[in-house]
Amino acid sequence: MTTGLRERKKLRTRRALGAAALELAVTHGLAEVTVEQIAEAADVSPRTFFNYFSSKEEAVVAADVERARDMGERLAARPAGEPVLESVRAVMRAMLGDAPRSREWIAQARLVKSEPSLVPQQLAAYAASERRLTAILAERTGLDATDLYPAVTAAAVMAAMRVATTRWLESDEHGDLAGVVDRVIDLLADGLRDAPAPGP
Amino acid sequence: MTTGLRERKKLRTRRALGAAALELAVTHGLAEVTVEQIAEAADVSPRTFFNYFSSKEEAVVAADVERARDMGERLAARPAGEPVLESVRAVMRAMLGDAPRSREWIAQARLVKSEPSLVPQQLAAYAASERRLTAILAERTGLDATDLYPAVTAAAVMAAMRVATTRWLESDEHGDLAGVVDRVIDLLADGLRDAPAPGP
DNA sequence: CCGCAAATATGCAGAGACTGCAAGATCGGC
DNA sequence: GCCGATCTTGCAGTCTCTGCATATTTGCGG
Repeated sequence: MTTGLRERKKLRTRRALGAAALELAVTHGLAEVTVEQIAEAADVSPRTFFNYFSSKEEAVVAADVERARDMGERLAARPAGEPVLESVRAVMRAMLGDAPRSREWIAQARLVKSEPSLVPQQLAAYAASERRLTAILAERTGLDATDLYPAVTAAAVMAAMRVATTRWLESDEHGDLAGVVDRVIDLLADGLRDAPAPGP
Repeated sequence: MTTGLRERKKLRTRRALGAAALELAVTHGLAEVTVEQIAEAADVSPRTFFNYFSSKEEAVVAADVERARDMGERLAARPAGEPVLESVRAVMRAMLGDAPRSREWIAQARLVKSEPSLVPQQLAAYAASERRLTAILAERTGLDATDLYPAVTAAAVMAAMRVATTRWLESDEHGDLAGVVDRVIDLLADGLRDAPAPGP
């Protein structure tokens, strides 16, 4: 089932637009970039841009949606018996290991941090990941899609990942992100039991 | 420290704009409502609208930000020794008890469900709640503001609340929301342990 | 190969969103 | 009552975003 030429071309266009939007925004600042410029950089008409994205902001965070898909596929590939939080741990470790992708991802995260108008779109992209994760967890556990367990788990996990990456960026990217991810997963697994003893 | 006339007036204007935006969007559909109409309904100039909100969408979900403040105050008022998740449980119960506010809140939630462009803004509003909650938890537990525990707890709790309300709305508002909230909190407290047995 | 039907891309026109700026109107304290 | 600070407003102008009609491309059966 090789996807037809049509679909591949569409995907390429979407990626080109997203990449162009991100790069232009990083170098010139989001406000200085117009849709026209993004379209030109991706070699399509401005009108076509809006066939793919409904705003500049959405295009800039398009890569997050792809990461969501990636994460979903990796999770689905984990052994069925593995505890959910451990699967997540393993998947995150693997994804963070992909250095080139990580670089682009960090650039985007920094941009979002400096451009408040991107925050809502970024969160919407995370929500897409969450829906995907919910579906996978429901299938994995054999629970009904309307059960609360898969939904709450997916939401909590995505929220924790978001916190991990945010904190890591805020701390000047000290230490390794994988370690932070480990710690937030531990917190979830411990049931958010009351405060650990204040540090030294 | 009675807040000055100036501040009170600003707050009234903000609320008037938010309420007008919500009501107009509910009755006519978001796309059919212009900023000019919202401004007129709130008795200010269109230009002034943009001094308060940066888009229609933001105005429509403005009430969420107020709810965030409310939730924050209620949480801060809980006894210091109470386990965090129990405080959240109690606060949610109390907030849901306020029927008139709940009505408006449900109307807004339904609108968001039917207008996808509101989702990002809604999530951003939740993020504001989350920041507030993080600060309160940090103070309560005496942990440093950069510690992961308050941030992860706040994020997980807000995510769970979001799931609870979404599911409740999707299930035709059967049963009581308070019960759903109880169940999602239980899931968090149990550390998202692997799947409960599939239902009957 | 050809030609048709569906899917995409593009151009165009227009309503509206949003912003910077400068001029008025109000508030709060002295 | 006066002054500085703050808010509101109008205006001009750019850019976003959409609907619609038209051209172009792709996938497929003949």
